[in-house]
Order: sequence, then C-alpha cells, then structure tokens
Amino acid sequence: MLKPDTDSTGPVAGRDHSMRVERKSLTLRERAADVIRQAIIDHRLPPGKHLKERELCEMLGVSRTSVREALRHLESEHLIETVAHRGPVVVSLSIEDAKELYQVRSSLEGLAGELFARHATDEHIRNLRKTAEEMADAVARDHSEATLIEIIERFYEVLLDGSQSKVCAQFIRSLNTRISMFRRVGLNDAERRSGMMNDIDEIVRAAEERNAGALKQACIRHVERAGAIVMQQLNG
Amino acid sequence: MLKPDTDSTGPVAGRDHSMRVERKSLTLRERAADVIRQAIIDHRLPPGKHLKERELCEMLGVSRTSVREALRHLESEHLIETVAHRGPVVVSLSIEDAKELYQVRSSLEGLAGELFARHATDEHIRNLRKTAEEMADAVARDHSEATLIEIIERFYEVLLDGSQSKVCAQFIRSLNTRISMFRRVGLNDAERRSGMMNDIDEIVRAAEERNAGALKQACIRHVERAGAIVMQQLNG
DNA sequence: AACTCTTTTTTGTATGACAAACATATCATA
DNA sequence: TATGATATGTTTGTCATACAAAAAAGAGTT
Repeated sequence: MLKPDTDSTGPVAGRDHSMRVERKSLTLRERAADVIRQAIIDHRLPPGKHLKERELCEMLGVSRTSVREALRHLESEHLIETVAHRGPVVVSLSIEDAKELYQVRSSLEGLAGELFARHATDEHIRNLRKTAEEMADAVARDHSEATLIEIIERFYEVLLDGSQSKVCAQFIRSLNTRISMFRRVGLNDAERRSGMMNDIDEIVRAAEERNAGALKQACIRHVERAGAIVMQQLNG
Repeated sequence: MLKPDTDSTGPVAGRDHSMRVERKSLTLRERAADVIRQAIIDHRLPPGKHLKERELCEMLGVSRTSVREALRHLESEHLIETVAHRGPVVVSLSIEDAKELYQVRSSLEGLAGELFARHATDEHIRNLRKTAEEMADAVARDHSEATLIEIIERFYEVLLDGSQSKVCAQFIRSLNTRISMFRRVGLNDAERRSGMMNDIDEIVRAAEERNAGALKQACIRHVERAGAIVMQQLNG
C-alpha cells in the first residue's frame, strides 16, 4: 500500500551540490512504477509472471488509472511486455539477452570512462577513489553482497556524474535496471571479489592520470569480466 | 483523428523468416503515441511547446485515458518532459545534448558494426550493398533530402538487423528518434552528400570483408562526421 | 510596478461503465 | 477418447464523469 508521501524517495544524500530545490513530490503513478519496478528487479514478481491490473491495484492501493500509467512506463523500460488484450508480462531474459545487454553496457561504459577522463572535476576523481576505498574496505571486512552492491552503485554514480553526459548516464542507468534482473548472482566468492577490486583499481588509477584511452579500456574490460561471470552462472 | 485500424503499420515485408503470426493490431494509445511522436519529430509540436491534454484529445479524437497513457510512453522516450501539475512539454535539445546524443550513437553504432561483421548473414551483406547502391543512385540523380533519408533509414535497418542484437538495435533506434528532432538539417549540398557516400562505401566494403575492426571504425567515423555537420549547423 | 486575493484552467486520481478479446468450463459428437 | 462447438466468466481497452489540489490568469490595491 502506498503511503501518502513520506519523501523517503528523496535524492541520495550529498550528491547534488547545486542549490536547486528538489521538486520531488512524486506522483502516485511514479511511485507505483517504482514499487513495481523494484518488485520485478528482485523477483517478487518473477519473470514470465502475468500481471493483472486488478491485483496490482489492490497490492498498491491505487486506482487502475495510476497502475496503467505506471505500466506504460515500465513497458518502455523493457521490464514488462504487453500483448494487447492479454496484459503485461514480466520480461524473461534469455542468455542471449544477457549477452547483448552486457555488450552494450560495455560499449557505453567505455564511453563513460573516456568522458570521465576528459570532463571530471578533481573532486569527482577524489570521490571515485574514496568510494573505491570503501569498496576495498567492505571486501576486506567480508561484508555482505548487498552492502557491496550498494557501494558499487555509488561508484558508478560518481563515474557517470563525472563523465558529464546526461545522455550517456540515462542509457547506462536504463541498461543497469534491466541487467539487475539477473545480477543477483556473482559477488560471493573471494576470488571474484578480488578480481573486481583489481578492475576497480585499474579504473581509479587511469582516472587519476586522466588517461582517457586507458580508462575507457579499463571500463570495457571490467564490464566484460562482470558479464563473463554472469554468463558462466547462467550457463552452469 | 485516428482512423479504425488500417494495419498500415504491418511488418516490413520479407524480413522475418520465422513462422510466427504477427499479432499486430495496435491499440489506440499506441497509435496516439505514434502520431504525437511524429508531430514532435517534425516540429509540428515545436520544442518547448506545452502540451495540454484536452487539446491532444481533440486533435486525436481519443479520450484523456488514451492520451495520458501515450504521454507516459513518450515521456520515457525522452521526447517530452513532465512536471507534476504542469503537464508535458516537448523537450528542447541544447547543443550540448546534441553532442552527447551523437557521442553515444557513435559508440553504439560502432558496436553494431562490429557485431554485423561477426553475425550478419550473406544476405544481409548483399542487402547492405544493394541499399548503398540505391543511395548512390539517389545522390547521382539528385533526389530530395526526404528520399535520401528514407533510404538511409533502410540502410540502418539492414545494419541493425544483421548485427543480430535486439538490445543494441533498441538503443540505437531510441537514440535516432531523439536525434531526428534536429536531423532536418544536413544533407542538401553536394559536398556533404558525396562525403556521406564515402562513409557508406567504406562501411559496405568493410562489411563485405567481414572485417569487424574496420567496420566498427567506419561506423564510428561516419556518425562522428554526421554529428560534426549537425553541430556546425547548430553553431553557425 | 509589486503585491495580494479571486477566479479559471489544468492536472492527478478515482470510479463506474461497457464492448471486445481472451480464458475456461461445459457439453455434444465423431 | 479425442475433438470440436458453445456458453460463461475474466480481463483488457477505452470512454465519460467527477473532484481536489496545483498552477495560471485576472482583478484590484497599494
């Protein structure tokens, strides 16, 4: 049931340094979309599940109007597929899809890296290192996968923020939403964690040198490796 | 006013060799979205224009329900921006946006090229050449910009089709929709047309050699040049 | 011109309605 | 039994209507 508007969905603390007042009283339909999206991402609404409007209405406590508008949104995010007169179905991703998603992500993150090297402020670079260190720390202390993922997400936000390309960031975020449908697998054994820290280290170093070519390659390789791990899990 | 359902939006002839029955009776909201999208692309609804729901309803002859669902779709395509309680506004693209869009497109089309070289069938390659020849022909006979654009679009469709990556194709199409908001400029003088034909030629040749690296670079360069032209127009 | 108050417009959301498409259960027949 | 036809119930697609809250536009005052 959606609560009035607790503004719990506010901007992530301390990332936006501008003075703009966040006009963020999300509409009901947006919050509905958020809730459904999250449910899809963590498989509470599993792939292939046929979503019925009435059920969603009850589940969310909002009217069909809002639910349907939310569904249109998720539809263009490719999280659901709608067949006329049959209603929306949670997408199921094939191995082939996973491969394609990672290929595209790799390409785009290469671009993001390149742009970061060229456009990021010194503060962005410091932030990148700081977040990388938090990550190393979390790995060293053997924190949970969830914690790690949260830090990784912050790392990417710094990267995207510093690359100063709204368009690039939009696309990568959209990709990541889709990818997170099967990213649940991957970061539990020590070897992989240290492999990842290697990648991250490479990225931070290239960033500090502002070496666009190197950073681009580091980002590409990082995604390729992450993709390879996921593909392996999906196959095995 | 939207007419019943003429199915004029059928599948492009002879590209799908599978036996699936195309289940394609578009819903009203989808057709509404199509009409609005096209109006935005060719500036009949100019950038910055504040869209009022009632006006759209009358203009399209459909109910608010359908219009609003269509708007949600255009919203996630980044063709309009909605501020709560103010309604949707047609996006206006800054020069910076244009630059970013072309950068991303360049990166993605590089990927598409690479994948084409690796995955396309021989028929795809033949089609690519055939379309390129039509293009050369249209240039030689000095056809209209509209004709040329139509052929170029077909060329891209072949490229995307052959690259066999649904995801990549989705993203590039989405980009192109946005870009076409200012692509109206660009292909009228002879020098540019011959420049473009050079690019195309390079692409076709690399494709025929199935040289992934070369094709990737050719695609990247092509988009970069196209972008440079647009940027020039926007600046001057 | 700048400010406040009022009126009008527009959006966000809910509800009820109904035809058409779909799914399911029921029954008839080869 | 398997097949096909029919009736029944669901769900979607679309519309109309309603109303509170937000925003815009006007009106009047200082």
